[in-house]
Amino acid sequence: MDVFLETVSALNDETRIKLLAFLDAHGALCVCDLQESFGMLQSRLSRHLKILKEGGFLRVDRCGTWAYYSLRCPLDRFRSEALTEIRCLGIELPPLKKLSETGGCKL
Amino acid sequence: MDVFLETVSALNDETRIKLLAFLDAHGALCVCDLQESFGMLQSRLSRHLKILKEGGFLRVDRCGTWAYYSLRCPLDRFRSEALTEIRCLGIELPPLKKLSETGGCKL
DNA sequence: TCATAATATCAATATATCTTGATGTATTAT
DNA sequence: ATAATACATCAAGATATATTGATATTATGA
Repeated sequence: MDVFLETVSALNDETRIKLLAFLDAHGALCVCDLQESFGMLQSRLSRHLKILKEGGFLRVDRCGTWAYYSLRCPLDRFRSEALTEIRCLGIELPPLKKLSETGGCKL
Repeated sequence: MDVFLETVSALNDETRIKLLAFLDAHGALCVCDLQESFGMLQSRLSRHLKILKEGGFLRVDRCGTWAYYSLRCPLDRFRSEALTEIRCLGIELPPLKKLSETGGCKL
């Protein structure tokens, strides 16, 4: 029950839905890229990413000071179906601004 | 986006998950049956049932003063997958106490 | 009509979640 | 070592959601 609720509540926020859609569209990104792209405080993004990770949606690859977040793969049926729904929403996403491109970590 | 969030937030509560599991197990029930079975205030159940209905999970059949709530059928893929998850949780549910059996409405 | 029953809604409070700004930690560059 | 960068965490205030108790609405039955 708790695991399911954790998964569901991870979906229960507009910012997190947009983050999922964004990472689905652009692959692995680090927090500073998301910060640039979304124009949100880093602490805010960090918190939401943590919730999405604990909800089973994201993985993190650390490389030095960088933390690259991406969709966990494969997603189980429920999470995968959630992602399908999100894709169908046609959410307007901000343009990608990749800070880490210049001098960032080579995964 | 809003529709999806409404669906997700309908799932984002332990009481509502139990209600879904209970109605899945027992079919159409009226509020007073649920009240007896769950031992919760009627206003509380009524509110949760409304949220589940607005979230696209339940239908209501009115018959006189009775309101029979049951799972909407068919459920779309996401909601259906959510229900599958809930079934797999093996939630402990209260025993069914059917008040409406004696003198209740004949659907 | 009047009383009762089933359900829905509302206002107030309690509880949980989100956002912000500040601080902490670890890593890299000088 | 020192400074700067990337990220995580925390405390406080803001916002949203849940619960309760009271009241409203509608239908049935005497």
